[in-house]
Order: sequence, then C-alpha cells, then structure tokens
Amino acid sequence: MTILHWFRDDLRLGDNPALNHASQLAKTAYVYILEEEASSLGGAAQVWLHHSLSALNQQLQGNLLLYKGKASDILPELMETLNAERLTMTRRYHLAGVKTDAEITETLSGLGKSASVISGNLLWEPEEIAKQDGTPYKVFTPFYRRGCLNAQPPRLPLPAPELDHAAIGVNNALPLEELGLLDGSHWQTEITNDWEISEQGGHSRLEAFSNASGSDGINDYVDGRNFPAKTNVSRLSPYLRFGQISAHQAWHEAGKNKRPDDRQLDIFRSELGWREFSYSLLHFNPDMKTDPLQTRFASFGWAENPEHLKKWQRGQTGYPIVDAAMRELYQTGYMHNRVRMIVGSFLVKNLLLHWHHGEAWFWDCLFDADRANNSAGWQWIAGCGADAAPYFRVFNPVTQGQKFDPDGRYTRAYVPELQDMPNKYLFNPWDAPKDVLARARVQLGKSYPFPIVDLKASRQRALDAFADLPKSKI
DNA sequence: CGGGACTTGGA
DNA sequence: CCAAGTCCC
Repeated sequence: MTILHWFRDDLRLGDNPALNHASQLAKTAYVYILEEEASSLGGAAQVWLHHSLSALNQQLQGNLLLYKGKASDILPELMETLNAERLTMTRRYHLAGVKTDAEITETLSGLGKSASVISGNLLWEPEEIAKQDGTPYKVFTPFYRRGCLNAQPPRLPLPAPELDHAAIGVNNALPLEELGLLDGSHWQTEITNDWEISEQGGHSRLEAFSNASGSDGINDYVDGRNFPAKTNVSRLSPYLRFGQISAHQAWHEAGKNKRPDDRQLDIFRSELGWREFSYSLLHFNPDMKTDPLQTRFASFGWAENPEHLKKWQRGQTGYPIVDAAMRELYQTGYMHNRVRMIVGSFLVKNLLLHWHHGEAWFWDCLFDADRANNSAGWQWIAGCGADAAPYFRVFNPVTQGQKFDPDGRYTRAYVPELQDMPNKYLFNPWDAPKDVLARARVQLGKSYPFPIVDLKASRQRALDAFADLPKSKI
C-alpha cells in the first residue's frame, strides 16, 4: 500500500503530523502542486517557493512529484497511477484551499480512496479558542491571554519520520523549472543570498535567534525588536509562511535557554500568538483579504492618487524612514516589523489610500507574504480590522524614525543620498538649514524628494475622515 | 516633561 | 482597566 502526502504550506519533514501519519502506515509518495487560483503567489514568494521545493526534493532524494494546475484534476489520476489508497495533507485555512480540500476528499471517497486533513501549522486550531459565549475573539490581547494561554499548551515538536519512499512510476510530473517560479522577476538574483531557503535554513535561523549571545536575538527581544538596525527580530517569517519550520518548533526552541516565565520569551511567543490570531480571523472571516472586518468601512472615502501610490511603492515619499523601509522591501523581499507599521500607517492615514493597495504590494514583494498575516496586518493598521486599533493612532514618521532608528543606521543603509545628513535632520531634512543641507550634499527636490504630503495637514484629513465613519458596525 | 484626551472589545 | 501612538497643554 502507498500513501500520498500532498505538501502545501508545510514544506518540512520535522514536526509534520500529516507526514508522520502517512509514514507510519505505508510507503509514502510526495507531491507539490502549484495551484492555479485567484490569489496566486506574489513575485518574491514564488522565488522563495522555487528554492524551497528544490531543497525539499533533495531531502526526499528526488522523490517529490511536481505539478501545476487544478489539484482536483491532478490528484485522483496521480493516486490511481501510484496505486495510492490515501492522501494526507496539513490543514489550511484560506477559503479556496479549504474548498479544494473538501472537494478532493469527496472525490477520493467516490473512488474508494480516503483523504486525511491533519492539523499541523497552528498552535491552536481556530475552534479551540472562543469567548465564554462561544463566539470568536475580536481583540488580540484577550484572544491570546485568556484564550490561548489558558488552552492546552502547545505540544512538543514531532521528530522527522523514517521515510520509506514508494516507487514512483510516474512520467508526467514536471521538472522544477517548468513551474515557472523564476520567470520574470527581479527577486531571483542577489536577494536570495541573504537566506538559506530550506528546512535546514529555518532551523539555523531559529537556532541563531534562540541561542544568541549578548544582547542579540531573543536576549533583548522586548526592546530590541523595535529597532530595525538591530538584530533582535527572529526573521523567521518566510520559514513559518512556507512551513519550513513549524510554530511548535519556534515556540519550544525559543524557550530552550530561557526560564518559562522570561519576559523575552513571553513576548516572542506572543508574536507567534499574533499569527494564531490572524489565522483565526481568516478562518472566521473568509473574505478578509477584500472585505473590511468592520463593515462600516465599506463605503469609506479613500483617496485616488496613482502618483502617490507609486512614490510610496518606490520609496520616494520624502519621508526617510518610510522610504528606507519601502526600499528595503523592494530590494530584499523583507521588511522589519516596526517599519511595516510605519509605512502602513503612512499609506492608509497620511496618503489616505486604500489598504488594498498596501496589501497587494506587500503580497507581491514579501518573501513571507502570508494570506492570514498580510490581510490581518493591513486591516489592523487601517483601523478596519477586528482589533480595536483606534482611528486616531497615526504614526508620525519623523518621531518614529528618531525613536527607533536614533543613529540613522537603518535609514542611511537604504537612503544613501542622505548618508551625510546629521542625525538631527535625518528624518526631517526639509527642516534643515541651508548650510546643513549643503554640507550634506543634499538638494531637496533633486537628490532627495520633498515630502509628498504635509504631515500635519494629512494627519488632520485622516482624523476627519475617520471621525465621519458611521458609528454602527452593522 | 508628564498626564490626559481620542476608541472599543472583553474580562 | 488595558491596548504596536500622538498631540497639546
């Protein structure tokens, strides 16, 4: 007997309950399908996926079968060819995926075969965390503190199984190149040098974070994670996105050198909690990518300004911390969390552009672009999310820059035209006296743009617009 | 320079 | 009461 494991966002052998289940029962075959669906992968994520599949195939000694198309067309035939009786897969939470999985299960059952959807990518399943009245939480803090932390603690990670590869007499599988994941994007060149894109790479990253010395990594996570020039954030997001490490591995590994009540560990784990919260929101609000969770936002008067949008995307807004972050994103496929909030607030509040624009750009540019986290994050910063993010919370890119990049190391790295600006005016060069600008060889409007909007006026415009929202959430 | 104002869900 | 913030006095 043969079992087919269908890899999706669980591209790992360790701590993979569905794969373990398969391997305990029979010889195992493996497939990845590049599914064609409405919300296809962004450019950066495609590059990540390409390298991930290459690495996974090596781990599987070349036994990973690759296809492109509709899973419901491909799988029944493939299982017939392999003489596989059962399909295993790790549970997923976005509507298109959930529907596909239900459809496949139904089809296979009609063919006398079976399918098992097994949980493995979340610490707590959405159904496990509910308020007293049984309805899902809408605010992070009670979700995490009352809900998650009082529920069953996350189990220990499972070891990678002993795999017994099934013989694969299949000749219609595609070579990796033919998935077309590297076609026509600038992400594939030098940017992948910064990352070891594999399960092993995820573990190295997690190890470096958990086992850091001095005030690196988790040791100063609480404060250090807010400073984009510091090395305190875990940078695990792309690995979590594609399942190269599991949340359980991150949860437990991070705690191996810490007391269980260490505040650094608590806060790191609460960030994993944000991921759980996003997935819970996605599960209970399948249209979260497009529809505001607060329906009173449905007819909000967003501005239309393609010119502003383009300048935001390219890091040409004239606000150095915003521009640094947007350039980091485009150049590297990654953006530090603190500055994600700053650029998000700037787009949605100061430019008053629809959060969909931000969601789409991040989706295309981030290695870690994740259906749940990306939508939830943008709704949160726009104030239309479930969390009670107050509409008056407008980040000030000058203050935020001065506070979180005090020596300008991060900003100068991505905005080299301000290399010689003194810290005092780095985040507001338009305030600098003429002689300071001259000494720094900065010509506003030429070597670096003037601000595309006035901070005070645009903030007030946003506050007025948001104050005009209907009170009712129905 | 510190406190209070701005909002809203949840215990 | 508390929450990834800012402004004004």
